[in-house]
Amino acid sequence: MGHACDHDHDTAPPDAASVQQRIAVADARCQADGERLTAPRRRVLELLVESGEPMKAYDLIARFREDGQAAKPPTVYRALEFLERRGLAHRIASISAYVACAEPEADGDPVHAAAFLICDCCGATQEVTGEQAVSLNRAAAAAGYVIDHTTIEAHGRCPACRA
Amino acid sequence: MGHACDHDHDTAPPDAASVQQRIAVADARCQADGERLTAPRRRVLELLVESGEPMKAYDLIARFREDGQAAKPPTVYRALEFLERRGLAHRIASISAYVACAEPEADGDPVHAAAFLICDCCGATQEVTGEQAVSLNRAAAAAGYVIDHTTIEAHGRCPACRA
DNA sequence: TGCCAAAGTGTTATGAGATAACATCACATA
DNA sequence: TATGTGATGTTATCTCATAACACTTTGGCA
Ligand SMILES: [Zn+2]
Ligand SMILES: [Zn+2]
Ligand SMILES: [Zn+2]
Ligand SMILES: [Zn+2]
Repeated sequence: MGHACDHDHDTAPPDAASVQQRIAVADARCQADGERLTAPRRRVLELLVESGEPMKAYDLIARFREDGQAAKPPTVYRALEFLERRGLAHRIASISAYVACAEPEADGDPVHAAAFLICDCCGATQEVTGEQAVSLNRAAAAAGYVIDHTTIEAHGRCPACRA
Repeated sequence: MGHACDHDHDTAPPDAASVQQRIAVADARCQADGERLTAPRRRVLELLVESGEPMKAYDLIARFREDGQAAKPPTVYRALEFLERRGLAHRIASISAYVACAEPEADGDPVHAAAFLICDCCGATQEVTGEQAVSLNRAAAAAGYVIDHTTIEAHGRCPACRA
């Protein structure tokens, strides 16, 4: 995503080979679970992995157009929903963006709780998971981030709706 | 906010007196900090406190209309931005809603990290703060919530942008 | 093989959430 | 009372997301 600032941001996007490697792993995992990584789903995942940072839904749509494989909003949103359901991508609600999961191979429930360190200046975003997500401040400090504001949103069922 | 389910939800909204009490405290705090709790800001805070649950921005706008004091989106969004800046309300990005802070009197930085337990069935939302926000799962269990999915979004500055 | 149900996609249209830009107003202070 | 700052009103528009329905693909099964 865009940079609001002017200093250096040398983020090396992953090379094509490792992108395809990640796609292959995702594909294998889907097949193993009886799911299909169809063309639009694969393409969205590719774009997310290639970018290496959060992308807006409509930026993804624009990329499809550039590829000559035009896609309308529902196509991309459905692909994103699928990827999120499979634990291959995350929605970052506070910035209305989507990002490839940094640790899709984590075992157990594929849909893990995820925490993100988001730079409000340049948009650099880093996923932290597992134990780190719990002690977020420590993780932030270790990553060199200075945290201004954290949003924690736990979704589930209240006592009345548990039944 | 709306209920998607049909079972009982006996949430008692706060009585008018305690609402006004909260407004008075907020007003005092603003004045002490050299800020002004102007009419639209006060009205939005009143509506949020009265409701006791998260509200959508356009529901707030509709309420203004019902009052005869029509307000357009920018007015309400600006009021919300102010209230959030002052630690009097929170934005819950994952459901695009806004809620009065449950603990605006917490000392120290008025803009505290906040965690929310959100029922995806009935919308019941409960704020947990401080130590509880850290050990969210424990807090959720104590509140009787079963958590499906948690979003943690820490915003700040990355190492490159810290300067 | 041919049929069927289920899952996925394409397309159109529209709803919901949020902000840009600029004019005007209120208020503190000098 | 002049002046500058912050807040509000207003119009228009932008971004984000989904409903609804037709069509297609896929894989199981007679
Ligand atoms: Zn992840
Ligand atoms: Zn940065
Ligand atoms: Zn709060
Ligand atoms: Zn509930």
